[in-house]
Amino acid sequence: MTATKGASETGTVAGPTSLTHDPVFLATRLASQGSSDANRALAELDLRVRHYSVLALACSDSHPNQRELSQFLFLDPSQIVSLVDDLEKRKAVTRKADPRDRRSKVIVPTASGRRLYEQARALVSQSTDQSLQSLTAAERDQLVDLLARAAL
Amino acid sequence: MTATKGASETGTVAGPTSLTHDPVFLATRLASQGSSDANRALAELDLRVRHYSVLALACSDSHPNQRELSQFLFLDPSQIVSLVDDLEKRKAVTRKADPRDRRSKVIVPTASGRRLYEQARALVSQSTDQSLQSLTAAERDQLVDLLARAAL
DNA sequence: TATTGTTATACTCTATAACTATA
DNA sequence: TATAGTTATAGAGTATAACAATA
Repeated sequence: MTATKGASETGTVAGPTSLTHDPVFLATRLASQGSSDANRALAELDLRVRHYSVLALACSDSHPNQRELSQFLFLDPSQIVSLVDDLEKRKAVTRKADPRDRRSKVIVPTASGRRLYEQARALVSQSTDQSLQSLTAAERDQLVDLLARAAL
Repeated sequence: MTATKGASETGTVAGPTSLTHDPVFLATRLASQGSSDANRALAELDLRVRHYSVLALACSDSHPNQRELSQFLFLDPSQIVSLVDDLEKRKAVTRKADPRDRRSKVIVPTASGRRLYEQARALVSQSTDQSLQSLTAAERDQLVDLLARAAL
C-alpha cells in the first residue's frame, strides 16, 4: 500500500505545525508527490525521472560528462554509471571519450534519444501542470524563480 | 563518496535546461540538499529527519494517530510503525489507544520527547537558514507560502 | 466486511570502498 | 598523486501482501 495522495489533500492532520512552515519539509512533499506523478506518467515510455533527468541534460547544450551529471543531479558517480548504462542499452545516448581528456566521457544523445526526450518532456510537463494546478501561472513562475535561487 | 555539494554550487553544468525551469526537479534538489544538511545537523541528537517529522507532529496540537502520520508524511503505514518504535524505545513518545476507537493509536510525546523536539527544532531551523541563505526573509516567506499551497 | 496497526519480504535507492585508466 | 569512471557490496528507504484486533 502506498500513502501518496492526490494533489490537494493533506490527510487529516489539519492544524498548523512547525512542519507546515518548514521550506525543506514542504519541498520534500512537493518532490515526493511530483516525482511519483512524473514516474507514473513516464511509465508508458518505460522511463523513470532519474533517466529522464540524465537524458534532458544530455540533450541540453552543456554536453555534460558523467562527473558533471553526478554533481548537478546530486547523485553518486556510481549511480550515474547505471543510469547511463540503461539509456545506452536502449540506444538513447552514447558515451563519447573527450579527446582532450580521455578519462572523461561525454554523454551524447542519439537521434532517437532526442525524440524520446521530446516525448518524455511532454508527459512530464503535463504531470507538472497537474501537480501545480493550485497555483496561477504567475505564482508558478515565482515559485520556479525562488526555487532556482535556493537550490541551484 | 557522496555528490552533495554546498548550497550555492551547481556543478559545472551551467547552461539553462528544461530541468532548471522544472519546479518538481528544483524541489527535489532543495529537498535533497536540505534533508542531507538537516540529517547532518540532527546527528548529534541521534535523530533523522523522518523521526523528527513524526516527533514534530506528535508535539503539535493535532494528536495524530499512525494512519494520519502516514498520510501527512507520504510514508507507508509500515514505515510509521518502525519510526514510532524507534521513538518509543528512546522514551520520546508513547502509543495511546484511542478510547473511542481502540484500533487507533494516538502518538503522544513524553516530557523528555518535547524537550528533544525543541532541541531538534533549533538545529533544523539553523540548518534551514543555511540552506536558504541566498533568499531574503521576505522571499523565504513567499517561498513557504507558494510551497504550502502547492504541496499541502 | 472494512479499517488500524503489525510483520515479513522483496525491491529500489543511496553510500562506501577498492579498482582501472588516464592525467 | 590526483581524477573519471567502474564494480561490488552493504545499508537505508520504499512497496506489497498477509495477518490480528477492532469496528
